[in-house]
Order: sequence, then structure tokens, then C-alpha cells
Amino acid sequence: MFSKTCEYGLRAVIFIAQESKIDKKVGISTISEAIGSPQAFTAKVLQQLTKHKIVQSIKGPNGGFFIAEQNLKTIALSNIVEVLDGDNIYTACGLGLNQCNDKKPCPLHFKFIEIRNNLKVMLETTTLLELSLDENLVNYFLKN
Amino acid sequence: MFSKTCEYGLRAVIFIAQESKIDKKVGISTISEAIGSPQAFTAKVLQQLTKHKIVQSIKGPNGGFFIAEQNLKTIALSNIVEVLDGDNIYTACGLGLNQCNDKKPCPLHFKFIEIRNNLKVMLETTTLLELSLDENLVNYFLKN
DNA sequence: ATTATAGAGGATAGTTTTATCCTTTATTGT
DNA sequence: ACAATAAAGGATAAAACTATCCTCTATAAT
Repeated sequence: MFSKTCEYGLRAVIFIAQESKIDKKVGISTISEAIGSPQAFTAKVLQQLTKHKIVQSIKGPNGGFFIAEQNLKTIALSNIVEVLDGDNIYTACGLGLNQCNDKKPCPLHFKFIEIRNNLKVMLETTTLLELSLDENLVNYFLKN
Repeated sequence: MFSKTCEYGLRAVIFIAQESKIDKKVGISTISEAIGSPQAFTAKVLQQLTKHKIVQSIKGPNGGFFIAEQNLKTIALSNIVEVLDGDNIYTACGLGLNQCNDKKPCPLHFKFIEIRNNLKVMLETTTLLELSLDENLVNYFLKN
């Protein structure tokens, strides 16, 4: 469904969000340990997310990644997916036809629209705040 | 969503199904022309589908690919996807966590289950027969 | 100022996916 | 039998994705 880049990105951001909720900054080694991902690769992913203001970073001792309180409310999973995988998953034709649209549909166009829309709504309505609420932290895991 | 392999495979099979409905066999050059795909690559894809009995093939003059009448009814899109992309798209965790399941879910597990299930049902209930019915042929296209 | 820490960024390597080419095998028609 | 046709299959190439390493820059503490 998503690229590895996007999977690591989502897991990393969810983890950072949870730590930020309790006012903790986290370094890349802590993050990659927590989500079970290759450290250098995850660092690249976080670089992109930092550029796009999904997460913030501070260099030097006691530095690390974090997400500002007010951003937890406004950042949804769709924002992360769009940065890392683009909007293909929402908009692209299931059969890979570039010119497929409502006016000129592929045989599966109207069937895929519904599926993709479910995904879109889910990603757009799931915020980092929701994923960092206490009751969710207990039961869920982020690591292989 | 799907790999190129799977996209070409789906388009090819839909095209073959439509031709088979009117008792025509089609060769690989006709198929790749009709669906706008690289010929040699599409041939490989069809090789896999032939091995798995999704389509049948006959070598030599007047040979080509076709799907037996009775198979149009029973073959669903899910069968093609499973051969070419495996069942990952139905079963794999959205965050890429191997051990994610109902008992030990990732933070998005229950949200993804619904999405994936919609997709699964759609693919399992869409048969080649449906896609080769006359009324559908007029409006739909398969080529970029 | 110096040293240690930690993210940013460039370069490169490995793996998988996508794509092409060429030969072999099976079938048909003459 | 022979030539032509068309799929099967092996080998290889190109591109994209995943992953690692090393250096550079910014910050903090002493």
C-alpha cells in the first residue's frame, strides 16, 4: 500500500507525536529503535518531513525531533503520506491509466473511487493528537 | 496500489475476457497494443497467468490467449491480484508491521481493516464476466 | 575556545522492479 | 518434411527503491 519510506515515516511521526505529547524530544537512534527501522534511512525520511514542517528538529546536545502541541491537532496522516508518497494513492487509477477519470473511466473506475475515498477520509480524519492520546498508547505497538 | 505487473495483468485479462466473450483469441502484440503496455513485459505477465490457469494459451499460427466461457463466471479480479501481487494488499499491515494483528494491533490496525476489506470484497465480487458484458464495453477504455 | 552531541546532506551500494532481447518449443498450413 | 507463426523461457539491462557511510553544520556544556 505505502512505500517503505512512507511506512517508516508514519511510524516515526506517530512515535514522535506520542513523545511530544509528554513534552519529550527524541533523537534518531531512539526513534529507529522504537519503531524498528534502519537508522540512516529513517533519518533521511525525517529530513523530508522536517523540510515540510511535519516535524521540527533541533541540532546539537539535547536536540532531537518533536512536534509542537498545536500541530498535533492539525496534522493528519494524509499530510505525511502526501509528502512521502504523493497523492497517487488517492488519485491514481487502479489499473495505472493516466487519463482515467469520471468522463473517461476505465472499467473499474467507479469501483475504485469508493475504495480510495474511504482511505482518503480515514487518513485525513486521523490526527496525530488522536494517535497520541493516553488510552491508545497502552494497547498499540509500532515495532516489528 | 498495485505493481505495474499487476496493472498490466489486470488490463490484459480484462481485454482477453472481452475478446473471449465474442469467441476471439488474441495474440500478445494485439493485447499490448490494446492496453498500451510493453509487449515483452506483458508476455511475461501472461506467462504467469497461464501457469496459474487464469488464461489459456495456444502456440503457433492462429494461436493466442483466451479464457474459456465457463471461467469468465468464476474468475474474479482477486484471483489475478493474488497471482501477481500476492495477498499482501489484503493482509499486510498498513504500517509495515509483520506481527500486527487483532490481538496485537498497530495504532491504525482497526482503521485499515475496514479499508482493506472494502477492497477485498470489491475484487472478489467483480468477475470477468461482468467486465465483458456488452453494456460495459462501449464506455470504458483500457489504454493510456 | 574546545569538545561532544545530534541533525543535515552528499555520495555510494545493494536490492527489487520494470523492461528488453534472443533462443527454444509447439503448432499450423503448404 | 518445411516454412511460418506464436507462446515459453533464459539472459541481461535499465530504473526505482531501499539502505548505509561519511562529512558538514549547528548547538550546548565545560
